[in-house]
Amino acid sequence: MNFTTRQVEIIEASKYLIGKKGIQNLTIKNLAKKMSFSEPAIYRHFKDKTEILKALLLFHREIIKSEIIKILDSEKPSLIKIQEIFKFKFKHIEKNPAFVMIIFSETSFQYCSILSSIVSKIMEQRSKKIIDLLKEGQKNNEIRNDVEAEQLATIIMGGIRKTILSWKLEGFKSDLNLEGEKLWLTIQKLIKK
Amino acid sequence: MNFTTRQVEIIEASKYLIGKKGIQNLTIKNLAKKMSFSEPAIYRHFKDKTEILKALLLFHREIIKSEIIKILDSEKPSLIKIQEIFKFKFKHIEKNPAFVMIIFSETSFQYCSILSSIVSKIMEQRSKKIIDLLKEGQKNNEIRNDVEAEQLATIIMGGIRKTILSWKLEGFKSDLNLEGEKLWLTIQKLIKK
DNA sequence: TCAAATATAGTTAGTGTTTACTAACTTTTT
DNA sequence: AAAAAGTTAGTAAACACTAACTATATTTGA
Repeated sequence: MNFTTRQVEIIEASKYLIGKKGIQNLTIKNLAKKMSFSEPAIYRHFKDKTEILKALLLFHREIIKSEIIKILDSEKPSLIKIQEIFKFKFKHIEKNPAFVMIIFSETSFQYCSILSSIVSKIMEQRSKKIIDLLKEGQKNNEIRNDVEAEQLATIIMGGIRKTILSWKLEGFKSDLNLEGEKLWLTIQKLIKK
Repeated sequence: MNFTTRQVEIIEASKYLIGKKGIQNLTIKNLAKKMSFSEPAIYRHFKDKTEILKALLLFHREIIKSEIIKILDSEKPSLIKIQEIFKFKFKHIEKNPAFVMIIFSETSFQYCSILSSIVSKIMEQRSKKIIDLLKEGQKNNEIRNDVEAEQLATIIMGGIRKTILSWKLEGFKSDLNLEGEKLWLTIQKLIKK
């Protein structure tokens, strides 16, 4: 976790490239160009490309970690702590677009921007339907209306995505449908009137 | 949206390949092998690779769409409709792992599985911290305890991710911090006692 | 102290592999 | 006869990475 100044420069350049056009924009060629030296020079500082990405992720993790520990160690109510973590996350992401690109590379299909627009359209349509449904439910007094339907939809769809992602990261081992049911029971409790 | 039988076969083979090892596993070579004919034969049925992925996405969309319309058109309370969409989504994903791979390609770093394990570890650690915080809040009677902290964490982290993703898909135009604040207000209302 | 030795950091030129895709031809179906 | 669907053989581009060389600091030893 101790990097030379040149290594840090390369990490920063990598962040820049990924932030601009996604992870597929991080090539040795582009990196060398951005650093304004030749391609083989990169290999004087990192064994291979994987090592660069690894450094980028670990470097990032340390920054976040220290910030979160600061919040956790303060003497505030839990709800306030959660709120502060919340705020920090959004601020950090806005400052470091590279991590959006890394964490959501789903829409950056290398091949073509048409594909990413298809995916984004599908998601948008699905959002709209859920929002309409929630509004309908609010009208019929089934769903609490002290919160906006848009935010509820974000929470519901986000929760679904997060559950599926965790399932994938754990190697598809757990019972996805069971996890889905547990999530639903919680969401139902939170949103119904 | 009208595909020949061979085109559908190719779409299915693509789904299989992506589902097995992620989107980077979808190469013309692998596709030809899976179809057990030569590479150029693929191009008799699709103009290029992008066209195959496009077909895959649109084909998928139609299936989902018709299922969701069926649910929406029924005469049931909104909450039940949402529940049914919920259930359908999880069932569909479990049956079609290809779409998990497409939608969450974030962890399938082509380069190395070490990287995906780093990302997944970071997420796991972050989850744990949020869960602990929520449990603490439940103990201190700040946060409602009729729901499990694990599910609340899923909803919170999912909501954050979804907000950031939408921001990305809209081209980073909206004010992310503002969206974050709106989300927080809703989450706060839902989880506090 | 200062030249020689050495380690560091850069260069040019090139390799081998993978990739999507094509030209030209053959077989099969209509 | 001709359209459709397959074949072999090959191309060009992009990619990560290397060998061999050179310039520049840094360290070392008389």
